[in-house]
Amino acid sequence: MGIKVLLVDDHLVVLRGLRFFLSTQEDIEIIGEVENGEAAMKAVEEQKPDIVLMDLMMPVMDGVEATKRLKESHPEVKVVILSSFSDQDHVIPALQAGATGYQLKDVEPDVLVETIRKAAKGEKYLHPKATDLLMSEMTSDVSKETALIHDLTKREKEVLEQITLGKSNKEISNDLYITEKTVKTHVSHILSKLEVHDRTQAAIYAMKNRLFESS
Amino acid sequence: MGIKVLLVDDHLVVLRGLRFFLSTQEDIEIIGEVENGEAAMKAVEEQKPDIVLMDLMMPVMDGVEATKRLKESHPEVKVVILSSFSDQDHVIPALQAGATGYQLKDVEPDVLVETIRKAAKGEKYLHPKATDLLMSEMTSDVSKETALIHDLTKREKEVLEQITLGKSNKEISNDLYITEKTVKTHVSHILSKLEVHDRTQAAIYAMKNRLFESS
DNA sequence: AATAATCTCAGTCAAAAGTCTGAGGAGGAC
DNA sequence: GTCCTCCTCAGACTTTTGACTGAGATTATT
Repeated sequence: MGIKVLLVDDHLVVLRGLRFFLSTQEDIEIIGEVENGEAAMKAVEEQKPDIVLMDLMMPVMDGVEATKRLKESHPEVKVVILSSFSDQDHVIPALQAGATGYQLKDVEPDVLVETIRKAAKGEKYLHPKATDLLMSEMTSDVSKETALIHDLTKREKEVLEQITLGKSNKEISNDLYITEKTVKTHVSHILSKLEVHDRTQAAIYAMKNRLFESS
Repeated sequence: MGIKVLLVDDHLVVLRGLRFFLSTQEDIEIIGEVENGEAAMKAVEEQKPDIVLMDLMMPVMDGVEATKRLKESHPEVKVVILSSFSDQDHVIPALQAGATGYQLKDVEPDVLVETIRKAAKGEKYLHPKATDLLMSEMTSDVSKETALIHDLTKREKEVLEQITLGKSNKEISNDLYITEKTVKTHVSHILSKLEVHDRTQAAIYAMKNRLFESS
């Protein structure tokens, strides 16, 4: 028994093309073709594919949303995203939605087949550009704009960390054994140095730059 | 001219093995072998390889540290990690250090060759297990405690997003064309539903769970 | 010894945030 | 129609936050 694949794409040519070269593979069996995410939900329910090969840009229900819902209702089904160059913005959301693979449409046929085979085994396989984005997402922001934080004194960093834990001034004063007045002074200095207007913005800044363990 | 590769590993057998099957490739040229990170630094300086194929566990200077320093002094040199470990304690630091590829030592020869060729072109290529870790690192916390957010209405989610942008109630009221009173009502409901006490905690919650693009 | 930075605290205020109660209108569900 | 949810807004009120000024104590620097 081969790997049961459901094709999801709103362009007929793409569907035809995929069917054409996927059906030459002995271990792959195309069990259906649908043209949007909503139809994909139904098809998965009825036909129980192993793999859903899905486009991102589609009418009615896009690939990210469809992936998200699919993984909720049928976590065992593996989703492989097959997208075009243009929507790189959707790589991260798609992966977060639970996609097992990510390839671009200019992919070599045998690479796509390989991606499907790996996905069927639960292995992740991404296009280098997708991996690239994933890695830069990981490593960016971390060492980036940490310039302003260097202005903070030791104590101010401690207070900022408390802020990122969601504590109020009173709570901070308790935990650091200082008065609330002093906390306020520190907070004011922090806001000024980080060039933000309130503690929420300070917390956001700290988290985006991953200044502490918690973020 | 082939791809110039420097081998870095403290085990002689590994070096011999790598040289053996990499030298059968016409487009790959082994220009040196060293046995620790420190020696690698010198060798890179002198021999200007395109690729450094590096072990992680080494005496004197380990692979992560060596990668970090290499990318600082010679960012154009691509580092491919060849490790026997696929756990996150090794993979994540190595990638953050700037590795372009990551493969396990049980890799098929032709996959390793492929990894080197892709790395030479600047493309990232990781072992599926490494990709897996990278993704789970990204998506952890994400799909987790998103239960509470489902209680939020459409409008409340919009307001929460504004909060994660660091806006005040007044700014939100301007941008959403509603009164500040209404914003306050929404905020109160948001805090109650998310079971937090103030907007800062709400922002932290939203960012940790990556509820919006910005986070 | 003198300067500068840091940490601490206080008082005063204004502004912002958040709670609570109440309520009208719009739209969907039954 | 009726029920229910959502979005909207208001008034009254308390709490929290943050700005600004001023100042004593400690510590490191020069």
